[in-house]
Amino acid sequence: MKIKNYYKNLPHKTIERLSQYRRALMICLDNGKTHIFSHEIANIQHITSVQVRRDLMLIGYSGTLRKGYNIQDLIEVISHIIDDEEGIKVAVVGMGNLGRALMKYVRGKRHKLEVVAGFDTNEEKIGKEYKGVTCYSIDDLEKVIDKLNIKLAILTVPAKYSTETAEKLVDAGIKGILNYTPKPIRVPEDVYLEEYDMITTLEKVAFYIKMHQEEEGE
Amino acid sequence: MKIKNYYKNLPHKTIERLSQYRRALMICLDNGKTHIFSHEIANIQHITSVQVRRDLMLIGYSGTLRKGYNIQDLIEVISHIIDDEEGIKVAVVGMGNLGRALMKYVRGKRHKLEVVAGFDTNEEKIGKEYKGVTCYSIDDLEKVIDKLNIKLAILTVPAKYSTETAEKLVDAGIKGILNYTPKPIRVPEDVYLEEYDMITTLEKVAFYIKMHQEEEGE
DNA sequence: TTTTGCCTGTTATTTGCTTAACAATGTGCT
DNA sequence: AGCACATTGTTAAGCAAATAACAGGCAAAA
Ligand SMILES: NC(=O)c1ccc[n+]([C@@H]2O[C@H](COP(=O)([O-])OP(=O)(O)OC[C@H]3O[C@@H](n4cnc5c(N)ncnc54)[C@H](O)[C@@H]3O)[C@@H](O)[C@H]2O)c1
Ligand SMILES: NC(=O)c1ccc[n+]([C@@H]2O[C@H](COP(=O)([O-])OP(=O)(O)OC[C@H]3O[C@@H](n4cnc5c(N)ncnc54)[C@H](O)[C@@H]3O)[C@@H](O)[C@H]2O)c1
Repeated sequence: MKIKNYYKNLPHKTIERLSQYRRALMICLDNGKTHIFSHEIANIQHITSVQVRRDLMLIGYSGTLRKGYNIQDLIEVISHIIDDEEGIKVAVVGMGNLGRALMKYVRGKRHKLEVVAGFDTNEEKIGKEYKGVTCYSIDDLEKVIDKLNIKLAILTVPAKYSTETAEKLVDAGIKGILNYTPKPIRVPEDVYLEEYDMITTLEKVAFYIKMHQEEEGE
Repeated sequence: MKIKNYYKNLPHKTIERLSQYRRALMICLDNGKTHIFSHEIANIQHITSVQVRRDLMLIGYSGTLRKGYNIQDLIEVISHIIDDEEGIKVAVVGMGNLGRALMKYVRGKRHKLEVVAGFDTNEEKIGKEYKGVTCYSIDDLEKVIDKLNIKLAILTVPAKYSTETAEKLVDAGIKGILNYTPKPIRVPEDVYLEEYDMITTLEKVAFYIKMHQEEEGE
């Protein structure tokens, strides 16, 4: 198959935007719209129409001249690219404040991304349900991941346990990790890793506020 | 002053890494270390030593040959660059699940970034304290922001209120917004905006899991 | 029918950042 | 003392992504 090789070369940023386009498109569809211009999508996302067209070119989707893109079709094309047919099962590892907020948030949001388990070490949480999802003991990680066919883990344990928990996840056969702890983790090549550090982002915003202040006070 | 012009040209990514270096360095300092090599910092952050040295070159900090960088000094230099001397006051706008988790998390983490207020529309939340921080009515936004000298807002309201709330924040004189809602917002040039969309990130991880699966099943 | 203008799709250029290459230098070892 | 080499600091090359430039074509207006 060459199609998948082709998608493989899509820029990471394009993948991100496709996800965003799709959500915007679904809202438009709900509002009864059937077609949309590149500059309309661009407006919603606050980017340029060139970028939208370029992204759509990369995935090989063509619109109609002077009519724009067929929303329904485009949603399907994007879904075919980014969604797994059978869906990807997700686990939240560390059912603390952030983990629970995320679980509640993700539940039912995207039907191809289903949160099917939580994990924790706290005895009081183990065995309980949260938003209809069972919280398992971290000791049963491998067993549960295997049984429920979980591929993706959202990591929200305290930072000092990041490394060891990541190792457990890898050993249990997880294929992708979204790490929300501020401690960077390391995974083998065949596991996809995405990290997000909130404090860094906050400090960055603060830096640019400061920068701008100093500029003004010149 | 040319120093600030100089910092202004630091790559965004370098700013992010400086924040991360500093946190790693503070842990090292606590452990009694006084000096550190570029490759040690690199190991902690899972990047290359070249990148670390390049970043430090950009901020004009010099280490000692065969001895590495003085941790205490480096922390101070980084702090001088990224911290505002007087500190930046932060508000959490939308005291829901995410907002409360964030408030609890950020409180006391960085003493130059202080969360001093929450805002909500829910009558039951208004006037209450959470982790020692008062939740105000969104109607008092301008008044409170002015009085408490709040510069940075973390936006965690429901997506459908993103746009109008962002406008209120701008009107109230906020200087930087960290938008955690999935709906992009627009701000004037003099307000710094950083957006993070969780669902996009999740879908991206899922995409690369799928990609890798298909590659294997070739 | 011709022309104007709008919108798509592609190729070229520029920009920002990372990685590689290497020059410089002082420390410890012999 | 002199040599080997670990480590820093700088310059150059390479990459990925964004932006700009423009070619193409149809629909509606004239
Ligand atoms: N709360 C936030 O808004 C926020 C924001 C950004 C990042 N983070 C990061 O997310 C992580 C969690 O934050 P939180 O505020 O939810 O903390 P929390 O203390 O509320 O939650 C941590 C949870 O992990 C569980 N846990 C502890 N050790 C574990 C282990 N070895 N295996 C599995 N579970 C374990 C705890 O029982 C608890 O339920 C931290 O690393 C934090 O730095 C939090
Ligand atoms: N929960 C998560 O883990 C998560 C993750 C990523 C993004 N988000 C986004 O963050 C936002 C909040 O998510 P949540 O789960 O905390 O939702 P939530 O419903 O728990 O919280 C929303 C809060 O905002 C308040 N609110 C409503 N309208 C308001 C207004 N006009 N001004 C001020 N406050 C108002 C509500 O009273 C409520 O307290 C949403 O946009 C969501 O998409 C949430």
